[in-house]
Formats: sequence, C-alpha cells, structure tokens
Amino acid sequence: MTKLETRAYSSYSRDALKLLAQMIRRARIERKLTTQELADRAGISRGLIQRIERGDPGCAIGAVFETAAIVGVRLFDADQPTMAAHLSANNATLALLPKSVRPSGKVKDDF
Amino acid sequence: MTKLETRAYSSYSRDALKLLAQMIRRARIERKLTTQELADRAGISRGLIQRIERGDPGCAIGAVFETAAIVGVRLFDADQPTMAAHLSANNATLALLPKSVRPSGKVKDDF
DNA sequence: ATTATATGGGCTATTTATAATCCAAATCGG
DNA sequence: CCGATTTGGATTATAAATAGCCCATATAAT
Repeated sequence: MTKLETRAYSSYSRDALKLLAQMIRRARIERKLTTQELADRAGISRGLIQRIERGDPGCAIGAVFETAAIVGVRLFDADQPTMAAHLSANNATLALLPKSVRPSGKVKDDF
Repeated sequence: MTKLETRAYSSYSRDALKLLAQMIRRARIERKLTTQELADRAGISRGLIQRIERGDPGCAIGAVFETAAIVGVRLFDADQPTMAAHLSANNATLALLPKSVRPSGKVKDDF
C-alpha cells in the first residue's frame, strides 16, 4: 500500500523540499559516492538516503541537513562563519522582541 | 531523562538547523502569531512548533519547511519561480549524469 | 555480451516522533 | 500590581520513521 497523503503541504515547501533533494542527489553523484557510502558517512541507512533524495517530507531534518553537509550542499547559500554571524545577529534581534505574543484585537495578519 | 545523544551531527548542519529555527521563531513573533495559532495553521501540534523553534534535528523536514513557509521564511533565499527554475535546471543536469555510481579504484574523495 | 554492483522497492521489527493532555512559570496588557 | 494567557516542559498513548533485511532490475565497466 502506498501511504495516502496524511498532511497538506504548500507548493512552496514542497518545491523547496524537492529542490534540496535534487541538489543532494546531484552532489552525491558528482562526487561519485554510492548511496551506501553516503549512508555510512551520515550514519543512517541506505533506505533513508533514498527517501531523502526523493524529497520525502517525513524524513528527520537532522538527517537531511547532515547528508546535505556531507555532499557539500550549502544551506542558506552560506558557509559556517556566515551562518554563525547570522545566528548571533538573530539572537540579538530576538532579545529585543517580546517573549510572548498577544494577538491585539482580532487581527492576526498584517497586510 | 534527557535523551542522550544518539547521533553525531556536523557543526555545519547543527548551525544551519539552529539558524532556520531562529528565523522561524523570529518571524512568528514579528508577525504576532501565537505558537498555538501557528500550529493550527501548519496543521501540527503546539509541542512540535516548540521543538521546531528549538532546532530539534528529529522533526520531520516537511513540518519544518511548511512552518517556515507560513511565517514567510524563504528557503534557499528564493521565491517560488526561482525555485522552479532551479528545479528544472537541476533536472536537466541530472539527466546527463550517470544513473549509478562506481567508486573507481579505491579513492572515495576528490581533492 | 558478460559480470559485478548500484539502485529501487518491499517487508518486518524496533525505535522514535507526534498529538493530546496537564501543570507551573513567565510575560504582557490593563 | 493583577488577571489573562502565552510559553515551556513533562507524560502517555498512538502513529510513523528508521534500520536491516531481502529481491528484481538497471547500470556500468570489462
């Protein structure tokens, strides 16, 4: 039985997922890595590599990101120092933001 | 009991995960959305939103990407048409690549 | 063509994530 | 300060992912 769709995904997140999956697969092949070799390096099973390269939404994001990192796919188009910079910058901004949110009035969206 | 570390993650993928988590949390607060409201919109539980904003590697990537999309966090710094373009470009490239990989000789890496 | 092997897919057992609670503490608006 | 509510964290039952097999097919190198 093919599992029939449990959740709904926006086309945006579905495309992002597919794109990441394709980039990983392409990078793996270009680096001449076997699915098994990649699985071993990532510490996961070959079957999971297959699901990752298929863009399965149910895969653990940690496994996907780790796999991407191994084959050299850059998330956020950024290297580590750049990401670290963004992290601390975001931390600073987050510190200034309210710690809990009150939906003022009835409006939930701004546009 | 705090679950003791099962897997190892590279610092790169851990940072990428944290960064995405922070961007989501920041975007949610800036949009004045309650964790419950965001959970409802994403079709997931509030507890999962908390783990997503904590950068938990075990979260399903579909749930994370969907949540990001809802609060307006752009994956790959790209809008939908841009991603679609990358998708088809990648498809074309993949078609030219070998369909299966043979580790030539003993070398697994190229550098 | 032949041979070795990579890939795709299915299957089951086990681990893990997720939902749905509930509670205590923190936070914000009045 | 007070009251309402958001948030964080724990717990438990359920659902789902993952690992580890297996087999058939496709692919690539010789």
